[in-house]
Amino acid sequence: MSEHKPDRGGSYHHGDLRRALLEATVEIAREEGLAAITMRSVSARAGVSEAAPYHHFSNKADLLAAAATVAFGHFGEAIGAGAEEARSAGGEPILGAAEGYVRFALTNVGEYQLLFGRHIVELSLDTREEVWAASRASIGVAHDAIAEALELRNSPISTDEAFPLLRAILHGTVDLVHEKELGPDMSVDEAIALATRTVAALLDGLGASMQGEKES
Amino acid sequence: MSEHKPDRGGSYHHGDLRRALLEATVEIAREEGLAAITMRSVSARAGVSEAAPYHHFSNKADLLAAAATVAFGHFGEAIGAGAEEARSAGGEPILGAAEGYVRFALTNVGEYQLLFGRHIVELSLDTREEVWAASRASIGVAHDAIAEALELRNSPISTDEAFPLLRAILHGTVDLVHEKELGPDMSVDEAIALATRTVAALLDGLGASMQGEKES
DNA sequence: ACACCAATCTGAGGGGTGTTAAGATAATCT
DNA sequence: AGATTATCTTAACACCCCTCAGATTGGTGT
Repeated sequence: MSEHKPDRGGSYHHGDLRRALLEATVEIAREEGLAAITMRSVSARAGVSEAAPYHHFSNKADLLAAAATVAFGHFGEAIGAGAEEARSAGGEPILGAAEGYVRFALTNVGEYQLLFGRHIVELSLDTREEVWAASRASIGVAHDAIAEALELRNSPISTDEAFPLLRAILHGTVDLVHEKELGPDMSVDEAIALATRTVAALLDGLGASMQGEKES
Repeated sequence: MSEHKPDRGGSYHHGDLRRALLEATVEIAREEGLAAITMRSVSARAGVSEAAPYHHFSNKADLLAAAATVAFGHFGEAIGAGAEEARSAGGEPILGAAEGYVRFALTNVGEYQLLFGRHIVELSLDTREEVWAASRASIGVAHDAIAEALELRNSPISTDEAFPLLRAILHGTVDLVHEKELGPDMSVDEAIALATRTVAALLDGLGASMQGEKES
């Protein structure tokens, strides 16, 4: 448990408010969801007034973006851990990475929303670029796993080409489960099974049948 | 151009306000995006006060849900038209359906957000069931196309199993493009090419390699 | 034809949101 | 120490969803 106590000993200045605000934002996302993130709720958790954050972030979107770069760290760790776990268990790393991706997204719904929510698209260009870099860095841990999987299947396409395909599958599966579009009672394990099966089938398809029709 | 004029000739009662509100909601989604839909903007476009909608919808979520069922009609038509177009051009209907899906989602961003936005998940259960039925009906036009594609590839899995896989690919691709996660300048045609290639590869994978490992 | 009722719409307002402005306080620099 | 700068607070604005009492109208029964 971290100590996000409002009492900072009567000191008017906080000392490390920027970090405290980021932690508060990620915590609220994790505990209560993206919609519960309010300038008031974040400020209250950090123990300051609701106008204080504006001395560290220009607006709410900026705060969310900075919090997203933090959360991307957690996300990348989950993916990397999944890949490592699969490798040491004799399985395919890419499938472990997929499992890590889906498990993180379904057990930390609010944090995942913080990463890929609608708010990111409305950022100023340089801020967006910053988030984009964090995204690449976190998801990029699966890069080697993809390359390995493609090589195993003699696939003619490059890792960079396969990357968005796999991202689309995982993001799509997660989002549909979040929105309960695949039924109101799908479990985490079922979603993982669905996602890994889809990834495996796609990889097989990329290796087996695209031979020779690459130039179509 | 439809005539959404505020002047209703001095009549205190509107006469067909419910329909007018739904049309206004879908229009605003199309023209200005999901975020621009407020009770005030919708009411203003229909030419009534901002409290009037509450005599026809219990709250904003209810209004959005009803508008979504309308928009799902447009969506289903786009998918069906894509499938038919591909069939009459000698191509695979499922790939045409995928193209129709992606083209609709990328040219009518606001309307697509209205269909799959975060707000749908917070509906009351029966209302959600209603939207779900509209969703099934609209996307279901691709059912036969999927069955046909699976048969062509001697795939051992059923259409109902393949359905969520394909949905995940299309929804994921669209969402990543909307959020510019795949680069800030991806064109509609590039996105369509990406999606159809992924669908084709997955179908090949489902047919070619899942033979015999169905029971794993 | 008339009176009544129920449905519909308005205007005002309560509680919430993000954001800004002016002033109070503390840390830092010269 | 004195002045400057950074930080935080209080108050307020504009917009948001939603509710409620009252005004207006269409329909129904007699």
